Parts: sequence; C-alpha cells; structure tokens
Amino acid sequence: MATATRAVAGASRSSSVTAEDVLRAAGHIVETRGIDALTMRGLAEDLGVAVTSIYWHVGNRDALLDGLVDRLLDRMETLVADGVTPAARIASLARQLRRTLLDRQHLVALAHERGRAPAMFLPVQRAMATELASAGVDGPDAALALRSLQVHVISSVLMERAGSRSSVRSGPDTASPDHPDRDLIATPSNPADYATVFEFGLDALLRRIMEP
Amino acid sequence: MATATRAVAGASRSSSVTAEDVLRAAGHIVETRGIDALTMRGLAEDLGVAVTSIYWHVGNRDALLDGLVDRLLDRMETLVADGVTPAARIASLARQLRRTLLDRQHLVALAHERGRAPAMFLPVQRAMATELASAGVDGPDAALALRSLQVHVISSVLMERAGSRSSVRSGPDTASPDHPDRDLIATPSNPADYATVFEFGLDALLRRIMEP
DNA sequence: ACCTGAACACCGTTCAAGT
DNA sequence: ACCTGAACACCGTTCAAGT
Repeated sequence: MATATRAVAGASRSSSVTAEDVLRAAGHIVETRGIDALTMRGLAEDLGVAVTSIYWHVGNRDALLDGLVDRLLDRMETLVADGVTPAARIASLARQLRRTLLDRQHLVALAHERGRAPAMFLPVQRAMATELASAGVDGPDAALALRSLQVHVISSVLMERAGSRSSVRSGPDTASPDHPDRDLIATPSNPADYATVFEFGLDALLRRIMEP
Repeated sequence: MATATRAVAGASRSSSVTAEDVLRAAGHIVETRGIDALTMRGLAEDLGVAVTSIYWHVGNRDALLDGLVDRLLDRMETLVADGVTPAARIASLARQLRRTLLDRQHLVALAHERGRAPAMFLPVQRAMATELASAGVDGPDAALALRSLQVHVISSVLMERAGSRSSVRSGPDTASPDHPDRDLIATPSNPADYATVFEFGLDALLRRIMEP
C-alpha cells in the first residue's frame, strides 16, 4: 500500500532519522488521516526505519503525542487585531484564531484532550485583554469574558470537526411519527452553517461583554 | 484484578447473557473508566462469558458503541420548562439538558463523535421552538437560534469533560519570560468556573435572540 | 439458538544485541 | 550514539465446532 511518499523533504544526507523527522511524519499522518491512523509500526514504515528506532528518538507513543501538541503550539503565529472598535478587534482575533485552528482540527482535538486548550488560546489572550481594558472591562469581568471567548472559539472548532463526518442516520424514525414540523432541523450540517453559528454566538458574547 | 462485581443485577435465572446485559455492562465501563477501557475481552470477563459470545449478541465493537449511543438516547427523559418569560423557560431547558448530559459525559462524547449530537438535543428542541415562537421568533431566525443553543449546550459539556483531567503542565516556561501579567488566567479550572461560563454564554445568546 | 476455543492479523513496548 | 530483530502481552475479529 506504500505510495511514493519517500521524498518527504530535502533530507539532509544520510539514511538516518531525527526526532524532527518523526514529529513531522507523525503530524502529517494525524492531520490527514486522524489520530487512530497513527501507529508506531506504520509511522516507522513511512520513515523507512525499524519501529524500535522511533522509541529511541521520541520515547513512547504518549510522548510522541505530547511532542505533536508542543509542535502545534510552537507553530502558532501571533495574530494581529483588525478593526476600529475594541469589539471589532476582539472579533477579528477570534475569527483568525478559529481559522488557524480549523486548519489543524485533529491536532486541536488532540491538544484539547491533553488539557492544552489554554495554550492554544494564548496567542490572542493578551491582545484581547488589552482590547477589553481599553473598553473599560477589567478584573473578574475581563477574566470571565476571556474564558467565555476561549470556550466559544475552541468548542466551535471541536464541534465542527465531529460534525464533518456525521453520515445522516438511515432507517425509519424510532420516535413517534406524529411530528408536524419535521422540517425544522436544528443541526448545522455544512461549514457555512458552523460559520454562521460561530458568528452569531460571537456577536452575542461581545454585546454582552461590552454592556454594563 | 477482578473485584467482586459479579452480582451486577438481580439476574433472571440462568448463566446465559442477553444483549441488554452486554449493553448495560459496556455502558458501566464507559461511564466509569472511559471508552478506551472498553475492550471486548475485558467486557466478556466482566460478564463471565467467552469473548466470542459477545459478537453473537451485539455484532462487533462498532455496533456495540452504536448500541450504547442508542441506549443513551432512549433513556433521555423529556424535560419540562420552568419560568415565566420565554427566555427564562428556554434557559431552564438548556440548564436541565446540560445537567443531564454532564452526568453521562463519556457517553455524550461518544454520541458526538458518531454524529448523534442532534439526537441528544431533540428532547428540548421542540419545547424551545415553541417558546421561541411565542416570543415572536420563527423561520430562519428560530433555526439559527436553535442551532446556536444546541452548540452551546453540547460543546459546554464536551469542553468540561476534557478540562476535568487537565493536569497542569510542569516544567519551566518555554515562552519569553518577560510577562508582567502572568496572573490573568483565562482557563476555567473547576466545575464552578465552567458553570459560570455556561451561564454567561447562555445569557448572552438569549439576549441576542430576543432582540430585534 | 447460543456458546466455545483456536487461530489470525494487528497493536505498543522492552530488551539484548549489533555497528 | 544510533539502529535492529526477537519476543511479550495485549487487541478485534473470524470460523469451525460443540450443545
């Protein structure tokens, strides 16, 4: 099954493998085929080394996953706010972070599972705190606002990830058949729906935050 | 390691096992020790039968998980709204649903992964739609409101699940050490924090929904 | 109709060796 | 310092039998 994926990068010189190589290959597998597709043996085959060689470089699978999360966090560029009002600038930061995270959905889920969600939020946290302060929001109010924004952004990414592979249930309805308004469906079904829901919630949150 | 967990229920009579027994035992494992702890072999041992017997009753592991989700959905009682204004009644429904789902966090995560989140929301969806209509919200606006409420309730449960086992990272900071305001932490750390964030977001959402 | 043991192809991980 | 093969204890799943 091994396709021609050997020329992964302009490899330096020898046939040896570095920890960076392992992380890169593992990250590629996780992003494209999900975490379950990451097996030590498969990874070793991709790299053209014995399984046990991986253990020498990155420890065990758990440490490898930790390394992947660290790698994700290191690569998060610092985003810059856009807009005139504080609310608009916070919204722009939230949108940018969401976009960034959506491009790495599986890695984000992994980071979240490992309790590293706060670290993913950190690139915008300081900037948002500044905007909040300039809008007269500080202290516990600011802390609650930041927490809420963090949960909103990250959870929106997590929700969309699982939603993307929801094959609609087949079979007849098990519920009572006397439903007159079956057409009203409350589930976002495509990326655009998720974007709309995200914007709606963001707008609601910001209005609430900026109010007395 | 097998503790005295044989008297699972007042078993009917024989030594045989039903599909219901399998689901019940599996559900117990998932709720108490997480999905990863559910192995076909361990489950068989708990039930006192051979592994292969389970396959006869519930098919394979995937079908077993589907069965667990169905079981969760079947057991969701229909909640009843409390309060005078439509907003208050919707809020009460959202809170009740959140409470119900929090008691089955692992199962909820499983249902979400399998694209069954909308089904979990269904018990309150109709009631909420009624309240929205009585508040003059219908059509696309109502659909967006319902979607947003669904995402808010379910994602709050998913976020709290992973947050509950976030062992704070040890080791020194890898980031730049010149941070003056390290004390401002944007992460909910305990259940009370999550509840506050949930209430704040719910309030924001409802205000936004009820406005013109 | 229901349960069983044997067997298969996969896992993650360890360890004693090799160079 | 780095890589290897062999081996271990686990998985999910299938299948030919048993009763």
